Amino acid sequence: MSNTTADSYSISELAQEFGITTRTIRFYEDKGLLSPERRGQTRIYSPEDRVRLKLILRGKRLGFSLDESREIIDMYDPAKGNVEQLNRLLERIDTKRQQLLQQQRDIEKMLSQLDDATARAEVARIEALKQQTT
Amino acid sequence: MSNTTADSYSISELAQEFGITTRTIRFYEDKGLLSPERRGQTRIYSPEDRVRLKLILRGKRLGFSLDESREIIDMYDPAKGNVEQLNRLLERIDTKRQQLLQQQRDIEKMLSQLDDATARAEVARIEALKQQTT
DNA sequence: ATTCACGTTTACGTTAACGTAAACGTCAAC
DNA sequence: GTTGACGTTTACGTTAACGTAAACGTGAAT
Repeated sequence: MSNTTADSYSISELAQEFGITTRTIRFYEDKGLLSPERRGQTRIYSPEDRVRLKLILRGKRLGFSLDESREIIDMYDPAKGNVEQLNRLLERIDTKRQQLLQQQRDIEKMLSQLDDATARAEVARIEALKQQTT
Repeated sequence: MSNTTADSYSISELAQEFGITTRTIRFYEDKGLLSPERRGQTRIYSPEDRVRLKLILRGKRLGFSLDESREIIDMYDPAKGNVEQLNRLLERIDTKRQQLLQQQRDIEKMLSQLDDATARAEVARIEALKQQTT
């Protein structure tokens, strides 16, 4: 199972790779975000499962809920298409895009705010160094 | 209180402006993120309070916890400075910066993923249009 | 045969971030 | 003087996202 060109993974392999617990992975399955195959009782994860997990964790880093991540993941596969559904899908994709663009703006502002904070702290540090009794 | 160049705000003014409830604003105060003045029982919010609230909500959009937002806000004012503290502050600022840069990368990937999804959905939509019985 | 390492299910516990409701004060308006 | 609109405090409820623990199965190794 510790194959280099592995095309399947155990639950603990994935847990270790992504720095999460097996409990978390099973929880995601409960919530319908993953559905690995079974060999007997044991779960076997495909590369696709791994990708889905990766997307979930990326969503987490962006503050998305599991439902939101599920939505985003499902957007990628418009298999079952009637026109109305696809129109709604395109709508939802665009909504997510707007949200991400908003986040980009927020990050820009925070980063320049942190630059300000750095400058201030450095100035204060110089002052503190001058005052040192040592 | 509905002054154009207002330098103070009521709780409901802020709630409406930012699309949150007064309950939420009081909650932030409980958590030590805001400390408005009082006129008798009533809370009065300064422009600085308003900015702090803005920063909190920006943090929320980025998936930050209230504690994280508080930290970021506090970083901006290195009033009390001994050298050691300021060094640690600079460390923490840098950590946050790394986190934000990671988020930028995550957003980039998600955006291009959404572009893919859009393309796929549009293709599927064309197919569905061809098949229409109408 | 038993000891591990790893897996399983089931279930109760926990934390954050509010929602919701009750019960009350206050001040301008009718 | 009572009715709103707006404010307050206090407190219990709720949801998401897991943590933690118990109790057990299973296959390879000693």
